[in-house]
Amino acid sequence: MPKKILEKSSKEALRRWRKPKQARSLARVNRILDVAETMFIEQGYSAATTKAIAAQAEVPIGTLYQFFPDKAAILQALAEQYYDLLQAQFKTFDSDEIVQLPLKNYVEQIVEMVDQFFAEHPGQYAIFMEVQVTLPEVEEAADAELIQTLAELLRRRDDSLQAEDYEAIAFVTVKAIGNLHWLSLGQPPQFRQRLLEEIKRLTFHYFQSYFPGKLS
Amino acid sequence: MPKKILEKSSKEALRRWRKPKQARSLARVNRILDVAETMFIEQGYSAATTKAIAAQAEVPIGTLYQFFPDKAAILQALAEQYYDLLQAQFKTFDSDEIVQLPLKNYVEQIVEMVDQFFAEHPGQYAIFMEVQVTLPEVEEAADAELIQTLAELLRRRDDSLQAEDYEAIAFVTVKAIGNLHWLSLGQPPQFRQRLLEEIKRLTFHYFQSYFPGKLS
Amino acid sequence: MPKKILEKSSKEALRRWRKPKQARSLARVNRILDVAETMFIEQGYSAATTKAIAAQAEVPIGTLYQFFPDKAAILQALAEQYYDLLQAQFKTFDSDEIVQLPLKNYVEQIVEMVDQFFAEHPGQYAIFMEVQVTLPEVEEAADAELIQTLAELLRRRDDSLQAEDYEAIAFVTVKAIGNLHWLSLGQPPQFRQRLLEEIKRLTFHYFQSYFPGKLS
Amino acid sequence: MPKKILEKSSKEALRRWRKPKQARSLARVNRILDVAETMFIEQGYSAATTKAIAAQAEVPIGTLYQFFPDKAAILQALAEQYYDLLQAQFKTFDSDEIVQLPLKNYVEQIVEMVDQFFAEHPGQYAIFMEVQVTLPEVEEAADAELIQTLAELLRRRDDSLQAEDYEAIAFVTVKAIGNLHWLSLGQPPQFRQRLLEEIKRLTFHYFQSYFPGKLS
DNA sequence: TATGAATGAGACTTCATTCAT
DNA sequence: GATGAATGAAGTCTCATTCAT
Repeated sequence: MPKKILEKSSKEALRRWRKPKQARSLARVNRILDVAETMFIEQGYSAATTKAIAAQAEVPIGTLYQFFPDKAAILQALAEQYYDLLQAQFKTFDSDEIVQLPLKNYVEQIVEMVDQFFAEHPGQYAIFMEVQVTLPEVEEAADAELIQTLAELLRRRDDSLQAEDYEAIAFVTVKAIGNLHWLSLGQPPQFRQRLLEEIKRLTFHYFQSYFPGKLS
Repeated sequence: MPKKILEKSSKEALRRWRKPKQARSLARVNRILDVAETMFIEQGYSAATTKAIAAQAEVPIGTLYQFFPDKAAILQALAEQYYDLLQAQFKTFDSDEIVQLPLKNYVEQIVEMVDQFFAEHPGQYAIFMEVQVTLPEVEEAADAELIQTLAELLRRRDDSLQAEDYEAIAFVTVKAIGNLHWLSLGQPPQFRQRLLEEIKRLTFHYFQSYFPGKLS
Repeated sequence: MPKKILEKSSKEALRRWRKPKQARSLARVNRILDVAETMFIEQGYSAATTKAIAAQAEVPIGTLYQFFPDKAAILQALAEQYYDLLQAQFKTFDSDEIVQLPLKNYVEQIVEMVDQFFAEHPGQYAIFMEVQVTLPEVEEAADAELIQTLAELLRRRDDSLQAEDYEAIAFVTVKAIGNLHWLSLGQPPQFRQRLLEEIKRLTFHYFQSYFPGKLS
Repeated sequence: MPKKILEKSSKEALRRWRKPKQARSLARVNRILDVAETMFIEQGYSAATTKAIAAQAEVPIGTLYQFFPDKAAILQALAEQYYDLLQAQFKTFDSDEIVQLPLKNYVEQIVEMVDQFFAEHPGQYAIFMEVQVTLPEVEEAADAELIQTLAELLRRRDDSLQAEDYEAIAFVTVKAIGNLHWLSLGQPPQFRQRLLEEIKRLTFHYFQSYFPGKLS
């Protein structure tokens, strides 16, 4: 399927940082990313300086710039990491067992998986937000991949629709539901729980309108 | 209702810029806002300098700082303008005529109203995005107002639910559906149209799950 | 004569620095230029840093950048100053008295004037050299002006030649003879004196070949 | 003649790069020089980085530094190559046949030889200019050699003058006439041709003033 | 009240050169 | 000898904001 390959390469074509192979360098790059993540979250992207990141990571500034051509590339690397992780999570739904679940359970599982992902990576919100403003093309490419994957999953459940339908459904689900998940992170626990239920409800009824046969 | 007043004042308490009364000053402030809007959209918030905004608006930089305490206040003023406009649009749905429409039509009308609003104010996406990152508390306050208004509207259609239900529904609708609207702006016309249909579908089935009595 | 006007404006169009009107600012700009001149001569253009120039001139770096958009603009301002001075010197030859001198004396006077100019502004060599490498278009425009002026002077002595002849002669004189003058600056005094005589000889015989009537 | 030997060794004493003997290394050094030449001309000396030169020449940066102790040494090697070539051209004039030509033809031949040399090595202007600023001692040594050679040639035509006269004449000729040749390169073809005639005229009348016996 | 010149900390980034492998 | 990752001082320039006039 050329499309999928295309999407993938489009995302990879955007990559602007070098992942080193030697152990020592890899550790350094990881240290830079860890420090940058913390700083971006705590003080915001523009308040975090490359100098401070390098200092905190105990890496000479020149070394930082050997792996990342500019500050934005650090943000990008961070975003890519997360997107890859989320993408991997979605891929785990590609099993017969899950595909055969009743729609209601299916939706619940997906929503809870995403929720857990966000819960495990707090502060990612800040990073995604910043990426949206600073590197919209990176977000675009990553979302496109996620949308493709979800479209594929839905088709596996029920392939009675047109290709474009799957894409539209997946687009709406990834974008709107994703947005709600992010937002839920900033809410007080009780409302956050309620929001989770709403997300499930929203998604379930939306899916059900397309796949009426599968009862909840 | 103390709550409403509180919300309102919370938003007003955040206002950090002065709306002048003299005609000349008012014209200057408007010129600043117009120029700033264009620049924020075209070059991004941080690339637009206060000096450049003042110069283009043909206003001395010192004067700019007499109305806006800092750069963020300009962004804030812009965001408030838009939120007030959107809020006013929502208020127009507070008529018996509209409240009595079948749910399907009701949803269609709301969605189309919002769509038209975004279509008429392109580039606002960039501003809302930036506000979310730079002035989250402003966005929070403004959204809270919008959510209150929508919750009120829904209660007028059917007041069988709990107060907290209305709030949750309105929250989800404003946030997720708002997000989809923004995103639709950047899409090619055909997909944009399809997206509009999806928004209607998503919203309708979500509302219907709460208000089953009202048939489409 | 449109050409002259064109040349002039072409040079002015290149000006990239602001000459302030207030006394205090003017003094600051002059201090910057003085310091920069010394540093460019003593350590070379690229070794002289804007930070050091500002510090030595006791001016905040930001102030320096308010008058000069970048480092090259300082070099340019310095070069323009010198070119204007040299140009003014040439203009002093535009008198009946001088025009009527025998060719030999005429050449002597011009060569000595230029020599004196260079002697009074040592270190300018370094600046002209650097301009030639860094801002060739500035040197071009300035030389063009000088060439025009000299062509005019020669025509006043004897207008029997074609316009293009005057231009060619003036070009050769300004460029080659100018070059020799610069070079003479770096020579030991005795050889420098000899060189001066050679410049006169070279120029005289060259001019004489075009204006044979005027005896030496 | 000890003087000549001294000059020669002074130039060689300045040489700071190693010409390898092995074929592979020689090829690499040549590739470095070719690439550096192009880059120096196209982007200027300081904009061309050693890393970029090495990369383009497909030579590891460490290897580059094995042949050239620093960046300036590459510029120097390039300049030396050219100077050697030009020097060799001058040496071809050391034949009885040429020495016996009438002065006018003699000058014409020299000027045309130099012109051809510059025409065949465009972009050398940029390199000579840069050498003058960055490595004045190298230029000095090379020019001294050229001047010696020309002085020698002139003495062979007519040895009635003092040693110091030959030196002065050769100095003027090499420097001023050389400068005009460089400048002619950047001119439009027609004016360039005219300039060539002017160079001949300038040189011829200058020489003639010293050697009146030899008729044109 | 209106102005805009002045400020200066600090941002990002570069690059010649070294030296451990 | 060959390699190229690592270094870090130092460079140029920006810009929100102030405050004397």
